[in-house]
Amino acid sequence: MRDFQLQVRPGTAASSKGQERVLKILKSARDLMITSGYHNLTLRKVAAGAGISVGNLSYYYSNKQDLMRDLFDTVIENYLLEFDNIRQNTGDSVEDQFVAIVNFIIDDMRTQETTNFFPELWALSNHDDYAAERMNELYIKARLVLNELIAVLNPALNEAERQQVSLFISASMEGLTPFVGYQKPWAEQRPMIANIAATSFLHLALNIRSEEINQALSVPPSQLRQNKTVVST
Amino acid sequence: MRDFQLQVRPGTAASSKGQERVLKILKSARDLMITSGYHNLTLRKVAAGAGISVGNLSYYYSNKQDLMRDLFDTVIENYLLEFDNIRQNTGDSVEDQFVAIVNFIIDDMRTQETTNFFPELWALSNHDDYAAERMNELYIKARLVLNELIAVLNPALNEAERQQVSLFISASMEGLTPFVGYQKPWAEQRPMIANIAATSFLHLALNIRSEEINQALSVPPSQLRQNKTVVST
DNA sequence: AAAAAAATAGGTCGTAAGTCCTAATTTGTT
DNA sequence: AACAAATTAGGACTTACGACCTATTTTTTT
Repeated sequence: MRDFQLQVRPGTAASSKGQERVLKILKSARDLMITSGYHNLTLRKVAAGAGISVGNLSYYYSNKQDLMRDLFDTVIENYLLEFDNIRQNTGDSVEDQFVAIVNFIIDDMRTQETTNFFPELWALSNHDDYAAERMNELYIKARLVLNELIAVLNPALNEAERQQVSLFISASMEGLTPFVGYQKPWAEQRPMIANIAATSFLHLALNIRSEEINQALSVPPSQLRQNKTVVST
Repeated sequence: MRDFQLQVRPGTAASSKGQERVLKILKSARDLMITSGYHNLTLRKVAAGAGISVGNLSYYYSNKQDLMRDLFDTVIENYLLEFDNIRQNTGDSVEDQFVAIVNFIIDDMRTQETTNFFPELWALSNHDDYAAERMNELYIKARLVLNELIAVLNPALNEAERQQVSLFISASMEGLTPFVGYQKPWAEQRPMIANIAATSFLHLALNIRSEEINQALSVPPSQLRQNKTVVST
């Protein structure tokens, strides 16, 4: 399994030994989240995975919520570092940079941690405000780089429209995860899907017009819902 | 909260009273899944929500796995019924039908059950084979209708290419859920996002060429990953 | 009405969870 | 070496879980 760069939260552990422990704890928690899901993540399993006792674990994290929040912070921080790497290492033309980012994000879905961790985060964000906040932060920053590129590719759009296009592109890519990710039914088609995505998103970024964003194309959705059977709550 | 049409699995409950019970049990389980997430769903809470005792619950579902499987079957079956409704109620032209489906799916994200249930299913599918199978079935059927429309919109594509385009469009729409769904940060932008999606997907379906699917646009992803810091496992 | 089947509540059992406490050990500092 | 701070293991405590059992009540069938 590929690893990320775990960062010790300042103040948690004093000595270098303590910092190593925190690293092992976070790694154990992350692995459990990825391999078994949040509903199977217990402090006892985290401690066992880190090779320490439950009592010792509670010395570093006084309760489960603290541990989970640190885990979110750490994992998300790591992905933000990756995004910074992208911005500096992409090709010359703006189109190339745009395509490179799309390819990077979709290619990253081949890993088990991306495939498994983010759906846990999405589900958790529906019931945990802290997870929702950190997730929001993550994607805001992820969209920033798209936003800047779209500003160059399509100067006719205003800032709000740009952000909507960025949101659509970013969210669309995330949606591919449960389908072309690690050991998913369509995993082998990931390269072709990436090509479709790059082609489609680049055309969208270059050619979308304000009117197309602000005016419905046709057929209002309400027309579809006429004969649905709905039971009272 | 909007309700779906719950269907009693044959053989589970004999009498009509028993069928009503099963309905209440499934509704309680679904509500818990939506409001609190799978990690908070316990048989005791399900029983309490259904207004029965735990002992009585175990009369209908001898273990938790049985209940969860029936829940997946029921929820997914309900969504398949919705898709059947769409196919019959869309407008005249193929373009209109296509846009109507996109609008319907994105509009459906405004509901709490769609916003919250599906991320739970995505996360669960990474650790539960049964959930993965049923989820796969669901999306296969959801893509069928897209597939048929694309066949008309773009006759130059072969079947495999069509399916890849359908997969991309379907997965992209799903990805919008954690961002423009119920009480999400961008929920108010859902109509504009739906417009962008409809415009982008329709253009994709109409104009994508085989070469664009099978040949990378540019910049291989490996080029981006050169100076990443990776820690051993 | 009697018998059979279905449904129900209540309780028990073993296990596992998060949290907390304390004594012992290790590490770092003077 | 002596002392203080940091770290650690082990266990206890309460609560909750899924699973199971049994006696009782309700419903259906004969």
